[in-house]
Amino acid sequence: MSSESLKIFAETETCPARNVLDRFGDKWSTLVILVLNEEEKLRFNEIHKVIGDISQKMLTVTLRSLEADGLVSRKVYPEIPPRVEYKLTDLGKSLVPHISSLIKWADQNFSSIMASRSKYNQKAN
Amino acid sequence: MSSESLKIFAETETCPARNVLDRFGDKWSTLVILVLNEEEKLRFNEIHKVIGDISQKMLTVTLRSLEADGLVSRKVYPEIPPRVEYKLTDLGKSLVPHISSLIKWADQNFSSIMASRSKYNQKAN
DNA sequence: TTTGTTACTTACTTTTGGTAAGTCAAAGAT
DNA sequence: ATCTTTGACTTACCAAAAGTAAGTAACAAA
Repeated sequence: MSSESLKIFAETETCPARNVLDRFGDKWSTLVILVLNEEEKLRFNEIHKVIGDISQKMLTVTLRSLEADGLVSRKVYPEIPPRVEYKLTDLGKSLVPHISSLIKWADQNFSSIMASRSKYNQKAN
Repeated sequence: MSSESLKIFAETETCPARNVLDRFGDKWSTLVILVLNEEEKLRFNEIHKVIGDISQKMLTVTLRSLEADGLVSRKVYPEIPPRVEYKLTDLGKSLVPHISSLIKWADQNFSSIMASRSKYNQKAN
């Protein structure tokens, strides 16, 4: 095994790949980015409605971590009831094409994956 | 809000995007695919060594779900001690470029993200 | 007879995510 | 004057996913 190219994956903190895949490796970040990409800006409850099955709690922590990484910006209007608008930053927008290409692959290969999945599950029973 | 384009994200089972993102949304699948892509075939313990911080348990469940989806093939040699070889299928290989483009983005924007992240954490204290 | 080998399981703990209720402050309804 | 509504969250509690460490199988070598 030629280990030179492989060992780079071993250390999480210093490895950009591991770092970004860890963000993808949470349940909601990529989806929130895609949703934000559909509109110029969206309010908290609008995102919540679109995704449907995300909890308020997870939507807040996801938006917060995306904000921390500089992918999403958050603008609070000091009104009552409160109004908060979220939008992708330029950095966030620059990520979108890469996620989209993934989605495109998913669309193209969805039936193939599903077929394989149900075949595999049959064998298990 | 123009909801036509947005509502597609709402249903997990029928939405290819949701389906593939859910697979990405586990902690290890993408990383295992990248590792397998570096070599023609790899044995269980070889993958385990390369990734380093994955548990045996999670490596088995990750490989099983990738196998179920038809992204990875598993070949068992009936020997003792056992030998099992894993490799990407054609479908698995076809996914690699899309993950790679993500990794490339991560490499290019890593410092920017890290800077934003530490800035954000400072404000919190 | 004990040890080593490889690819796993299993039981148990910790972390992550989900659920439902509560908070805040003011405007509008009763 | 009190009661309800509104939007963006928190908080307390519960469930699911992932991590840890030990065990298993089957045989060959020491």
